[in-house]
Amino acid sequence: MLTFRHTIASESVTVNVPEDAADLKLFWEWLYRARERGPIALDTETTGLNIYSAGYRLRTVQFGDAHEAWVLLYERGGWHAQYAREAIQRCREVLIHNAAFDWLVLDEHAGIRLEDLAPWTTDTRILAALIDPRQPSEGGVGTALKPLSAKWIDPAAPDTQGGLTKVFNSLGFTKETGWAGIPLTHPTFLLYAGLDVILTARLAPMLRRELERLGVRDQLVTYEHEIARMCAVMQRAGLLVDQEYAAALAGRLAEEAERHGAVAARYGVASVGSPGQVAEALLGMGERLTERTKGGALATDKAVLLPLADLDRDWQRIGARTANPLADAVLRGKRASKWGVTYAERFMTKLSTAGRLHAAISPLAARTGRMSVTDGLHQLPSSDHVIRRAILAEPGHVMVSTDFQAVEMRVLAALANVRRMKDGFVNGGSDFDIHMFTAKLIKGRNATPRHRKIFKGAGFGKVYGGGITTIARQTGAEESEIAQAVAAYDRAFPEIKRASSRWQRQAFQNRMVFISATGRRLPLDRDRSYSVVNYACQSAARDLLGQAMLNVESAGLLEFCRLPIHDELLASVPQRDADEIAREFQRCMSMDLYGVPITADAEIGGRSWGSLYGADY
DNA sequence: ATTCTCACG
DNA sequence: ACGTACGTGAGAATA
Repeated sequence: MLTFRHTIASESVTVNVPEDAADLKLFWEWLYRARERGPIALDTETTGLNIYSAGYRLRTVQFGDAHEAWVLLYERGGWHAQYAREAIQRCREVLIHNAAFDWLVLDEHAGIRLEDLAPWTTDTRILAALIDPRQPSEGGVGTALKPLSAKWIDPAAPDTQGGLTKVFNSLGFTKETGWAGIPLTHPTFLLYAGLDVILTARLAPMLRRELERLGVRDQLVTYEHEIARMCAVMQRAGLLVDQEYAAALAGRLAEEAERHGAVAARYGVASVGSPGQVAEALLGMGERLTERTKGGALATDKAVLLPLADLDRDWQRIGARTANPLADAVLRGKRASKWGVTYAERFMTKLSTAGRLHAAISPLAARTGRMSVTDGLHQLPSSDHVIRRAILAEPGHVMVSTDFQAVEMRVLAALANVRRMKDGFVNGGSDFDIHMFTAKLIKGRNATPRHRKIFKGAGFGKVYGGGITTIARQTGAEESEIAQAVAAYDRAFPEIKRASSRWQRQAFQNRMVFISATGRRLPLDRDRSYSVVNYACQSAARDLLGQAMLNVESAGLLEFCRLPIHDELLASVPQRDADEIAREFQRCMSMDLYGVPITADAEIGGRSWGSLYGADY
């Protein structure tokens, strides 16, 4: 047995590493005693983050309580792996920090189905996110184990991740290669592996107590664990990539980027990605640049360059001036390189051995509770189908996308109890258009599509908390016109302003934390408390999607789900049943929120995701 | 590490 | 007193 000692919160803790059969028997005896006393903390160390890559290995499995950890050398196989697997199956309640990762590792590499482990899991990261969802950059502690341990357990709690990176470097590895390369029995590696479970075991009761003190409902905690499990199921399924197509696309975009880069070079811009170079060259050509970035530099973003290239927001020629060839080359070169590198190439390099992309779905990423997804899958261009064309439904399947209809406006109407808006949604029928409804309410029967656009801008302005200037910039209308529209909007829907004041007041009385409709804690920034309207709407919409996912699972459709996208569920469904399944998705995503109907629309595509955006396959 | 830019809902 | 567009992930350049 290898044994390490450490001090946490001035208590001595022990990390045991069984080496032979006798040691493993001691572990087994500990496990049976420990699981009588309470939940067992569980963790894994692996060769990296890309669970589905070739050569991926599960290195250790750790078990622990507040005082003792056992690190099982899973990589050695045989009895070590056998004991680890059996032990996990014997645990009833387990504590994991960021459970989705370990669920998926154990599911893929230890034969333990995540469906079997998830129901017994408490994820300390979920608990932490429900106490304070802010990332460190927003003034929160974040949800990483180290800062949480420092806050709740011991300010001197070891930085096991950061500490290991240093060890990796001293051994000639990088942060990335160290996990696979470090010798299995390296003392620091084993010590830190053990300390992680001890910290998790200590964190759980502290966070539970805090949730209770804050009055966060158990129901919300349970709900979040269900959502996390369903997101993990989707991550495990992954998305099928059309490799031949993606490779050709990456090549084509790289060539395009190079072509435009060569044009830019003729005007003295060596790299189109350098805002400084672009600004200098444009000034040298006699262009006037007036917009500034947040940092005070001259802005050369798309909004600035499009007019210089005589292009509108859809990249169509305006005919108002001679197009500046540099601005045109920079725009096209940057787009080609972003699309090529961030999307097409990433699809190729992130592939699993089975040719699938397993983007990590983080169910509680944003401070509003919104989910986020890695590998750019939430940000694929929607203006063009070429990128999404690379993502395929399963063989014999078609893509089905079901999205909520104007969900944030409906949520606003429901939460702020906006009378005329609610009436519209209730009586409007299936093809109800809230923005045209508003335009008609204010402009009368001769409201035009242009009016619709203005009031759509005003509506989003309300949901986002925008001002006249920003709404004008976004819609492209005159400020005076927007000012009138916003004033008319406020008269038509006076409840919104009142709700905003009420919600801000409630937050002020609760130490700047607004409690959402589902009991979620939404901390506000003191100097922008107006954003409470957006937070309330965004987080309620997120919880509607969560409820929709639960409905989808109850209907037996979770296996078809591939990706949640804020107000949309993307699915791969058997072609022959597509109509029926699409109707089911619509039903699962339709519900009532305080008397406002939340409705959904399913679209059946072809084999590729791009088919829902105009591609013919 | 931070800034800027760009992709999405 | 007044007014503020919200939330993300990712890559390249820059410091």
